Amino acid sequence: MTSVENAEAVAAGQPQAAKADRQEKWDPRSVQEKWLAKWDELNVFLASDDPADTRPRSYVLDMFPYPSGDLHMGHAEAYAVADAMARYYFQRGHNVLHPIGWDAFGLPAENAAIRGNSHPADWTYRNIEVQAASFRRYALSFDWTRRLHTCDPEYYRWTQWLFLRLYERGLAYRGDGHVNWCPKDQTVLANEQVVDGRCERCGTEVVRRVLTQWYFKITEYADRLLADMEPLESSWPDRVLLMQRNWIGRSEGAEVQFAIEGRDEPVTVFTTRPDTLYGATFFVVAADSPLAAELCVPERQEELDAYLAQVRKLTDIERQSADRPKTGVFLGRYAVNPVNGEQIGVWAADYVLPDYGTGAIMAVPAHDQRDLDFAKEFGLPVRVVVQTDLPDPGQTWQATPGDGTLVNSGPLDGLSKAAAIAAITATLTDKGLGRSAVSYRLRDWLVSRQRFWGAPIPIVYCESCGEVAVPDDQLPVTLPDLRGQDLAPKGVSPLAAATDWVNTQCPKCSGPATRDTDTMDTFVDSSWYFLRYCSPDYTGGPFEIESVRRWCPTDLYVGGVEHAILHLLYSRFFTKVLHDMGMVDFEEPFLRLINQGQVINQGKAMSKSLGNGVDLGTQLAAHGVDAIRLTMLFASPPEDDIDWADVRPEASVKFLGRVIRIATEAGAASAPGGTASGGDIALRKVTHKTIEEVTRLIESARLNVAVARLMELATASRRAIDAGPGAADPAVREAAETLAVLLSLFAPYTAEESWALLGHQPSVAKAGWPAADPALLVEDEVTCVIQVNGKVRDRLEVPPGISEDELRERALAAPGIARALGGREVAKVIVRAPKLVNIVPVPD
RNA sequence: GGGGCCGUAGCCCAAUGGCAGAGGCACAGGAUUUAGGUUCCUGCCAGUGAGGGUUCGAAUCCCUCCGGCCCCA
Repeated sequence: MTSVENAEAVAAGQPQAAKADRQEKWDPRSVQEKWLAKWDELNVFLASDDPADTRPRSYVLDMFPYPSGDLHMGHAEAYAVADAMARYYFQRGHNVLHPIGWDAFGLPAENAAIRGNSHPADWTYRNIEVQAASFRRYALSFDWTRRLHTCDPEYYRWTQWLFLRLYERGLAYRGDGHVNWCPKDQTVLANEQVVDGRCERCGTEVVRRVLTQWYFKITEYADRLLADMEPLESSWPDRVLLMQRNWIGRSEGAEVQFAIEGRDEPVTVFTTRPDTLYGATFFVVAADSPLAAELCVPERQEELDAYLAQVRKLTDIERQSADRPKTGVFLGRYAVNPVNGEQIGVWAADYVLPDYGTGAIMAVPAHDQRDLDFAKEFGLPVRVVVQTDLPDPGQTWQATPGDGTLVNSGPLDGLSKAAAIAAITATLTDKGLGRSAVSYRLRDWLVSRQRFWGAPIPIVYCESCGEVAVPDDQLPVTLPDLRGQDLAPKGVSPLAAATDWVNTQCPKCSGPATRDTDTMDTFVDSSWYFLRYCSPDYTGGPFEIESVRRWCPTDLYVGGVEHAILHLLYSRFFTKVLHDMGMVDFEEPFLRLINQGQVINQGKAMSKSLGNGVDLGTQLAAHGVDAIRLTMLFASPPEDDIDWADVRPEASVKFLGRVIRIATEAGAASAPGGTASGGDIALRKVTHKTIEEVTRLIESARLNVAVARLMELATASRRAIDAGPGAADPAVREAAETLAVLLSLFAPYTAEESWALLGHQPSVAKAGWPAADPALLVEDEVTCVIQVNGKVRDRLEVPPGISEDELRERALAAPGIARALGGREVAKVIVRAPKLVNIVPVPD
C-alpha cells in the first residue's frame, strides 16, 4: 500500500491504516507530481539581472547535453552534482545563475535524418523536448527562461558573427594541409578529435588527406593558454591541467638552417637538442612532404613514389610506433651541417611527420632512439657527441638521451648539455644560421566540416573579389532545407548540392559568387555558450557585455573529463580572443572545475555490445528521483566512478523514508515558528555540528560525506523521538527542519514534503541556509588520548580549554601510564591539548 | 618508454601528521508484527597492497617494489 492510499484510507475513516504508517514503506515517488506542479507555479530559481540586486552572484554551470535520445545514468550523476551546488548557493541567499541549453548541432541528427528521410531539426528538437521533460522531473534548479539551442538561427547567427571577428583579426584563415579525414563520417576532423588514430566519434581509422580548410589560429595563444593555467592550479583537477599542458606541448630548443646542395634557400629544422648538432649524421624529411618531392633526384623518383604509396596506407600512430622497423628512401642529395660544413645524406622517411615542426629533422642517432633505429637499418654512421656514463650507442643500439660532457664537437667540447645548448644557440644566432626557438605540439584548430547540420561558414567566393566575408547585417547565413538522402555523405558537404543556396551575390561587387559549403565544427558552438546564457535573448551581439560582466567568469563548471582537452581548451581560447577584443574583462572562463566520474556497471563502461547498460528511466521509475539522486551523490566522491553494481538505491529509499517519518512525527507534535533554545541540548549539539560540517563539506564538493552527516542527524533525531525527550521537544523540530533544508540540495521532493509536514509553506528552497550556533559547537568534555611511544595507553575526560601544563600533569598521573612506563624515566612529553598527549620514555 | 593519479573491513567509502572508522551495503541477532516483509535497536569484520625511511607519532610525507587507472609517446 502506498502512502497515497493510506491518506485516502484515513479520509475514508479507517484509522487502522494510519497506524500502519511506520510499518509500510513510504514511497517517495508518490509526491513527485504534486511538487512538480507546485514548483512550476512558484518558479523560484530565476536568476535576477537587476543591477540593484545586491545578493552575491554565483554562476553554476553544467556542460550542456547533446540531445541524443533521453538522459542516461551519466547525466543523472553530473547534473545531481551541479544541482546540489547550485541549490546550496541559492539557500545561502546568492543570486544564482544555473542555466540549461542544448549542444544541438551534430552528426547523429544528420544520420537519423538520412535514415528516416527527414530533417535533422525534427530529430533534434524532438529529443530536446524529451530531455527537457526529464530534466524537469529530475528536479534540477534551472532557470528555464535562459534555455538555448545552438542550432537555433538566433544562436548560430552569433557563432557566425564570432567567426567573422576571428577572420578580421587574422585568427581564422584558409589553408592547405594534411588533414585527418574520417572515411565513415566523410568529413575532416580536428587533431583533438583523433584518438589513437581513430575518429573519436565513430572509431573509424582516420586517413590523411591534403585539403584546403578553415583554421582558427589557436597556436597564437599557446603561451597564454599555458601560462594562465597557473591560477587554476587549486581549483581545477590536476589531471586536466596536466592534459592541457601535454596537449599544448611546449618545448624549447633552436631552429637551425641547413643548406641543401643545389637549393637556393636553406631548410630550417627545429630541434630540442642543438647541443648535439655535431652529432648529426644524416637529415630526414617527411616522405609525404612537398620538400621530399622537391629534393628527390630524378634517378630516385621511382623509388620514392613506391615508398610513398606504402606510407599513405599508414596511420599516424603506425608511423610513429617505436617497435615498427624504420623505413625510408635516400633522396640522392646532401645537406650541409652549418657548424662543421659536413655533408650529410638527405633521406625521406615516414617517422617524420609532414606537419610537425618544419617536416624535416637533423638526425642524431647517438642520442635519439628513433634516429638510431634508422641508422641501424640503413648502416648510417653513429657519432657520440655527449659522453654519458652509458655504453656506446653504436655498440648497444641504445641511444643515450641524457646529460653528459660534450665531445667531438669542436668549441663545445667539455661543456655540459645546458651550457652547450646556450653556446651553440648563441653561435648560430651570431652567424645568422639559427636562433633559439619554442615549438608547440598544439596545431591550429581545423574548423571546417563537410557536413550539413552545423553553422555555415559565413564566407563567399567571388570571381573578382576572391574570399569575401558575409556582412554582419546579412547574418545568419541560414541552412537550406535539405533532408533525407540530400544529406547522404558524398565526400563534399551536402550543402554543395543546394545550388540555389550556393550561388549568391558578392556582398562587395554584387557579381556572381558562391558560398563556402562547409559548416563549422560543433565545438565552435560550445566555445561561447556559457556567455550567451547571461543574456540569451540579446539581439545586439552574441551577449550583452554588461550582463557578462555581472555573471562571468563561471564560478563552478561541472562536466566529464572527456572534455579535458577539446571543449575546455577551445573555450579558453575563445575567452582570450574576446578579452583581446575588449568584450569580456577576464581571461579564463571557468574559475572552478569539477569532473564527475562515470557511472559504470560491473567494472566496465556501460555499452550496448556488453549488454550491461542500466536505463535511467527504469531506475527512476523503480526508486524515485530523490533516491537516484541521493544514490549518485552518496556512492563516492563526485570525481570517482560509480559502479552501479556496488550501490543499492533501496538504501536511499529507506533513508528518505526515515526523514519523512521524522518530519511527520515532529510536525504532528509541534508547530513551526518556536525557538529551539529550551530543547534537548544533546540533539541541538548534533544539529549544529551537522550544519557546520555539511557547510564545510559542500564548499569543498565532498557531497558523499555531507550525505553521511545527514544520515547521522536523522539517526540522532530518531533516538531523541523514541528514547529521548520525545517528538514534541523543540530540539526535535529544529533537527527535523535542519534535515529538510540540508537535504533539499540532494533530494528536493523529500525535502519539500518534509517541510510541508513540518507545517511550512513551500518552497523549502527558500528556507535559507541554517547558521550553526557557535555556542552549541563547543563540547563540555573531550576525550584525551594518552600515548606512550605513540601507542594509546589511557584516556582522560578533560575540559576542552585545559592548559597544556595541567594536561601534561594529569596525563603523567594517569593509571594506565604508570603501568606502561614500568618505571622508565620520561624523556619527553608532547602535548596537543586537549586531544592528545604522547609520552616518550628514555630508551632502555 | 616518459609523466601523473590511486590501492583502508566481504563491498562502496570516512579519517587534510595525532585513538584506523563517520556513513551505507551485505551478514548475524533482538524488539514490534499475522509475516522470513516493514520499522526500531544491537552486533560483526581490517591494522591501511609489500618493504624500507623521516618523525615523539605515518593510511597521510620520502624512497623501492607490486597491482589498477589515465595522459603523452
